[in-house]
Order: sequence, then C-alpha cells, then structure tokens
Amino acid sequence: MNQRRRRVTIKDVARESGVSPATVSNWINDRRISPATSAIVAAAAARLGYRPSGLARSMRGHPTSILGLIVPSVTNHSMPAIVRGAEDRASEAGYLLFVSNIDRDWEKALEHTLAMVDHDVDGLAYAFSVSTPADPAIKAAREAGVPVSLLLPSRAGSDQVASVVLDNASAMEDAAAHLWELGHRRIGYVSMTASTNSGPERLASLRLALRARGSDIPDKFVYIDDVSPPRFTDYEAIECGRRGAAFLLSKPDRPTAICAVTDLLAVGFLQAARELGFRVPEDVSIVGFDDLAVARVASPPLTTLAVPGYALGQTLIDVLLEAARADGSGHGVGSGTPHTTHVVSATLVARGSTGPVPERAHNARRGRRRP
Amino acid sequence: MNQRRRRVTIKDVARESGVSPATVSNWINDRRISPATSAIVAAAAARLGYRPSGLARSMRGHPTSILGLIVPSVTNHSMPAIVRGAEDRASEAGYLLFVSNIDRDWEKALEHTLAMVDHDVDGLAYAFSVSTPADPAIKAAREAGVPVSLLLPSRAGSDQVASVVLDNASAMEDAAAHLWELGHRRIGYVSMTASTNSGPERLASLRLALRARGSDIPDKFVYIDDVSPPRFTDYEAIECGRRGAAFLLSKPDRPTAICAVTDLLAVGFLQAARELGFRVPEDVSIVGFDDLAVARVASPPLTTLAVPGYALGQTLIDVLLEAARADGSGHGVGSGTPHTTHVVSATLVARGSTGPVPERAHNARRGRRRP
DNA sequence: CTGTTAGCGCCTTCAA
DNA sequence: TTGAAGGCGCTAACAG
Repeated sequence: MNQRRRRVTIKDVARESGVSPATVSNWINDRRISPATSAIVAAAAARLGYRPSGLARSMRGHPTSILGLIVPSVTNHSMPAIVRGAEDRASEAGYLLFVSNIDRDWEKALEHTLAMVDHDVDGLAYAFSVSTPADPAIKAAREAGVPVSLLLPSRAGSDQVASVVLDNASAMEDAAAHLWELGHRRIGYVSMTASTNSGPERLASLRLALRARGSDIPDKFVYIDDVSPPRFTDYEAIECGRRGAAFLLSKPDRPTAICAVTDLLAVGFLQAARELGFRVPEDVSIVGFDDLAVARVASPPLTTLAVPGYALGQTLIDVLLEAARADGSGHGVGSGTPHTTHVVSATLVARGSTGPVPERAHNARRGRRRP
Repeated sequence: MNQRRRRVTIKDVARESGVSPATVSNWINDRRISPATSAIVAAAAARLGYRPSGLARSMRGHPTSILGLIVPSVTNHSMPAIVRGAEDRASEAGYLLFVSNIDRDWEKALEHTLAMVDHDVDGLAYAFSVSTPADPAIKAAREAGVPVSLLLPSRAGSDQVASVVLDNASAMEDAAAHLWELGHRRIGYVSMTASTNSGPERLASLRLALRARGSDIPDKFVYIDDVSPPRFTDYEAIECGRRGAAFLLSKPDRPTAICAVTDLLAVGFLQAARELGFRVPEDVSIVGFDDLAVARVASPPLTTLAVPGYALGQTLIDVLLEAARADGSGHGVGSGTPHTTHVVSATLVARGSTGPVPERAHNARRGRRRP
C-alpha cells in the first residue's frame, strides 16, 4: 500500500464532522463559523490528516502563493547570495519560490517564464536587467498579467517597472575617487564577455567618473576576455584575470591601477601580476567587485566594492510583492502607474590591494622582479 | 486595462475553431485527432494566444511537473553548485523546481515540505541526510505519497531510500593516505558546530582511516568552533579557522597536519598559522574540503577534497525522477522496494598546502618566526 | 474521429 | 450560522 493514497477532501471532513462541505470551506478560510462547529471540524480535519489542496483553491481564484525567480547565470558571482535573500523573504511572506537559471540563454528565459505563468505564479522576479534580448520574456509575463520585478544595473528606466537598482554608477564613482586620491591617473579595466550586463555598465560608469575629473581610460587599458563557454566556472574567471594581467602589464605603457568586473578576475590579475614581478599595491593597485570570500583571503586582501547580495535578493521580492498588491487593487492603468524603485549601493571596502601611485609611473620602465 | 486579464480557456478555443472543448483537449494531448481539425484548432489557439492551465490539468490528475529541493543551509559551501546542478537537470527534464532553504531549522523543513506537498509536487529532494531531527519532514512526504531522494553523508542506510551518497569515508581515507605518505602521524581536525552533518561524519571517517594505520586523533587535536549564529556567513567560517589555528598551534604539543571540514576554515587556519609564524607546509600541512575558488587562490594553494557539487545536484534529481517512475508504475510495496543509490566521491587535489612532516616534529618546540 | 456528459476539490452565490 | 447548487479549466468515459 505504497500507492499514492487518495487525497482526503473537504467532503471527507464534512462527513466525518457531520456538517456540509461548505461549512468546512468556511472553516478553512475562517469566516462566519461558530466556535463550536469550528472545533468539531478542526478535530475531524486533524483526525483525517486533512490538508486543503492548493490546486483546487487556486482554481477558484485564490492566489497560488508561488513566486518565480529567474537568474541569468553564475556570471554574477553574488547570485547565490541573491537567491538566498529572495528565497528567505519569499518564505517569510508565505510564498514558495520557483528558481530557474537560464545560462544567459534568452530563449530559455521566455520558455521558463511561460512555464511559470502556466503554473499561475503570483509574481516573477528577474535578477537581470531588461537587456533587449530578455525583453520578450518580461513582455510575456506582463501580458499575462503577472507582476514583475527587475534587478537593474543603473537608474535608467527604473521608474518604468518595479525594480531594484544596483547602482554601478555610484560604485564606480567611489572606486574612481579612491584611486584618484591615491594619485592614480592611468587606470585600466578588466572584464569578460560573460559579464553581459554588469561588465559594460561598470566600464561606462568608471569612464564617466574619470572624465568628470578630466581623465579617461584609453582603449589599450581595457581588457575584455572573451571566454563564454557553455558552463562557466569560477576557475575560468580567475584565468580571465590572469590573462588580463599578462595583457595590460606586459607593455611598458601600462596602467598603475585597474578595476575588475568581479573579485575573481581581480584575484587572478593579482596573482599573475605578482608572478610577473609586480608588487601589489606598490607597483599596481587593484580594485575588485562583489566582496566574495576570496577578497579577504587574497594576499594582499582585496580592495573591493561590496555588493549586499542577500539584501538585494530580499528587496527584489519586497518590491515584487508591493507591485503585486498595487496590481491586485486594480488601480493600475498601464503607463501611468507609479512603480517602486529601490536603489542599493555597492560600498567601497578599502583593503591592501590599493595604494599610492608609484613615483615614476609615467616612465613606466620598472624592471621585473622575482616575487 | 492592466487588469489581470481573464484567461483564454479551452472553450474559447473551441468556439473560435468551431469544435467542441473535448476536441481541443484531444488536440492538447495530441491523441485521436485528424490532421485537418488539428490544424484548425492550432490556428485558433495561436490566434487567441491560448495556453493550457497547468492548474486545471493537474486537477484532472496530470502530474504538476514540479519538483522541490530542500536545502539545509549555507553551511555546506558546495550548496550553490548543488542547487545549480539540480535546477539544470530538473529543467532539462521538463520540471520546474521549488527551492527552499531551511537554515538548519528542522521545523521549517516540515513546514516547507507540507507547503510543497500541498502544491502537489511530483517529488522532493533533500540535500541533507536523514538526521533524526529532519525525519518528520521526510516521513510526511512519504506518507503523502511523494517520491523522495536524499543526499547522504555515508553509505549507511542508503539502500532504504533513493539517494546520492557523498562518500566522506573514502574522501577522508584519501586525505589520511596522503598525509600518512608524507610522514604525518600527529594529525588534527578543525570544524564548527554549524556543520551539522558533514562535520562529525568527516571526523569519524578520518579517525577510522587513521586507526586502520595504527594511529588516532587525540581529543586535544580536535577543534570544533561552536559558532552557529542565525545568519551564518563565509566570513565567520574563515574566523572559525583562525580560532582553530590559535587553539591547536599555540601549545608545544601540536599536530603537524590538520584537516578542515571545509576550505573556508582551512584558509582561515592557513592565514592565522602564517601570522603566528608557522610556515605552510613546512611547519604544518593543511587539507581543506569542497575545492571552492578560495582554495586555488590561497597562498600556498590549498590541498583539498574536491566535491563535484554540480554533478551531485544533477544526480539527486536523476535519482528522484527514477524513484518517481518506479513509484508511479505501482509495483512498489513498501519496505521491499529496491532503491537507487549513487555514490559520488570527493577527490583529493594535492596542491601547495601539504608537504612532508617537519623533521623534529616530535619535539614540537619550533620557535615562532616572522612570516 | 468528434461531441456529450460528468466531475476533479474547492469556493461562492443564494436560500434556509 | 449553515446548506444546496453551480462552476473554475480541463479530461475521461462514453455515445454518435
């Protein structure tokens, strides 16, 4: 008798407690029921091990209490923290969470969105920005009337939709200010093509911050590794950083400081730089992003822009729930609706990998040393 | 008109294509329908943007195509990889996945299990062993007739249930063999209370491996940090490792090598050891567990037991699906049913943090040096 | 091959 | 406060 047992239904409970099914229903939603019958029904339900079917309830218009979270890929290394934050918040609010990773495959995004919509989710959170290719998925969700929240890489367009903005602009401004104060003027940037969203956004922001100070980043100081293998690993990211160091530090004309799109690249850069005979931070300063465990562990410890991933995930769900409520109360009329936007900042954590610019930096003829 | 639009139903499609609802149903499940009508219905469905309601279908006995994954906490740092593996495999097999983290709170395990059961999931995977406290949740799932798969820390009891075994015994045997060959006889162990499952299991396995060689681990060489704050962080794990080093290395009578329950502890231990004036691996050898990104980045790079987290997650779902199929075909009669068990091994990756035992180790009166 | 009928488990009028 | 009846969207018998 391991057979999938027949479900105990509202009728069974009704029979067991000698009332009508409707009364049991009233008990479930506790409304207009006398304490006396309530007790009787409760006892019967307990005796039978009755649990209302979520399916049937939702059929009658109740919310499913399911939210969906769609994640682009592991490229953004604060993703695990985001997922945890989202999951915790959803659970606190009484929701179950579908989690789905699309590996930067935008067709999958649409596919998974539809699958979730078919299951009548109460809302959908996208942990990536509305880059053009992802648009169809989000459009589909909205057309189906499902509330949506987005994680955006900048404030642009954030008022069009419920969203959480990870303010790359202010982060890179902080990094620029930090390096500038240390005297750096020749600043480079290291990223990889796999960082679809954050990568370009952060470079642009850094450029902007530098231009505001009358400087800029020459193209030769920008290294973008074009790995984007099907299954991208942490190890590969570190390798990207190493290649970045080889590329940027091998020529006499080189930056005195670099920013990396994520700590993993930064750490790879750091290691390779030291192997090439450069001291960190005496010869070259390095700024990471994310503040992963590796950042603290690197030697020297990495100066980085700490992303509050967990809080970010929580907020993504908060904003979604808020949007859902607004939507439900029915006074949303398309374009005019005001949408919540939360701005979350990455904060600079100054550690050992950044220091004053080397004296003779402009000559840039420093010989290689053994580590 | 942002209102949650009324769903397009089978009836709408029927009317639009001039057939009966049943025919549309037949088209959906494509069975006994003529090519001609099929085309007509398809066209109508497309025109209307019709999508079958998963809810309604499941009400009629169709599987929900939803699987649940319940994760204990972030304590086990290969968890993100496991979740990704599970998610990918589920998605490949056409399932959506509920993911839920219970933060080592066993009541939550039951609660989330029931919530998922209420939503008629087709199976439930538990990424932690059946430790006594978790039992109620798993029991509840099985009583509800939901197939279950487990991630077990040892082969014990693995034949009672569909499971994937992360073979800690063979892993620690490998570690012991590695250290033994290097001449180590005084071996310690560093863990934390937060590592509920893996911690004790790995210590026991290491002991066993050592005893088989005529040695053992004295209690004074075992350090178990008792942090278990509500929201446990990577940083805290590193700190545990540091405290472990302070504890184990401060006395003249100390181990020449240690195994840590996870890389994060190992790296903390490593850092603190060096700060205390010990060279690694000349004065003390360190073996980690998991093979996280930090392991490669540490200096020296960490010798560790690599856990194939991604594969593990995949297998957990494979096994679950298999169990579900067996269950569905109805020839399961309780205790007699054979269950699939996959054994996955952690493999030793020898890097720079382990080396030959120091010559005068037995005297253990080595003076502290500056790093 | 197609249409009719009944009902999955629950909720919501409406009447008692 | 409680009961009876109808139906959410879909499917499994049947009948035609």
